[in-house]
Amino acid sequence: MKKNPLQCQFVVALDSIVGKWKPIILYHLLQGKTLRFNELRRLLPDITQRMLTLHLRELEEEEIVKRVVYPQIPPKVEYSITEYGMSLSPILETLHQWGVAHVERKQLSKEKNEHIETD
Amino acid sequence: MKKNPLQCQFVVALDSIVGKWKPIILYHLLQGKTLRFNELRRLLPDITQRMLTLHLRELEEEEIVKRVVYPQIPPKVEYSITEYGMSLSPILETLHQWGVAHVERKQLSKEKNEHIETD
DNA sequence: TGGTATAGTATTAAAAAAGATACTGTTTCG
DNA sequence: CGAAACAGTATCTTTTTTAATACTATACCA
Repeated sequence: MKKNPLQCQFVVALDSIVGKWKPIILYHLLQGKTLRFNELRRLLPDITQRMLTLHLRELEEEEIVKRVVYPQIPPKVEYSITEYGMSLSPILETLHQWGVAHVERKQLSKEKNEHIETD
Repeated sequence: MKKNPLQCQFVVALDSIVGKWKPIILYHLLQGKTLRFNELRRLLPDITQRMLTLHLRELEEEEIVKRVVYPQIPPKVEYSITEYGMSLSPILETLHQWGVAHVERKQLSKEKNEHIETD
């Protein structure tokens, strides 16, 4: 990728939290609890195992998520947010709030239109 | 898309500002100036006309960007941030800051490694 | 008269991301 | 003994996104 120095900062930030599933994965881990692989799967019922693995590995790579493997059978692997990963908390929070407001806004303008149409 | 109600808020927010080029487009428009199509192109030297058009149309659709066409030849079309679009400013700002810090962090740990290796 | 600027569209190709499905080995539970 | 739980891999297909390229019409300028 050729990099526009300006774009770069955004891209770096977004690369870390984008991907269809990363925001919700992070949402859950940012609650502070340690979660096992299948616990996360249950929280994200529509994700495939493959996608969950891929996204978790990327988050681990960036030191946003910590992965701890217990050498036992059946296997046990725990995922948790790192201290560094916590620094994403304000972004996710702001994003979440904006999303809520945006949905409300759309809802409102939809209702307004329906009202006019049926007037 | 099946929607997890939780994921939904994030997705809505991210849909509005993600896409390879949207953050920088918004960065420029958030400076407050009105920009013509080709002015934006010059600010984003690597974007194709098609991508610029597509992303601007999406931003227009969400009422984040305003598009004004002057019926004259050669054509003149002006783009500017809407007041609603301004509500994205804190997100972009937080994101930008995080990106800067993330790059610095990576740089630091890289330097540390190099130091150890050559010790 | 030919070149440049304007703001795009159309078409095709390539690359990236996501999804579907089947499979692994071991243990514990019924 | 058979089935389920664990945490994944491997392979293939589909979908989505981005890129490359050529093309449009008109006006202005030299």
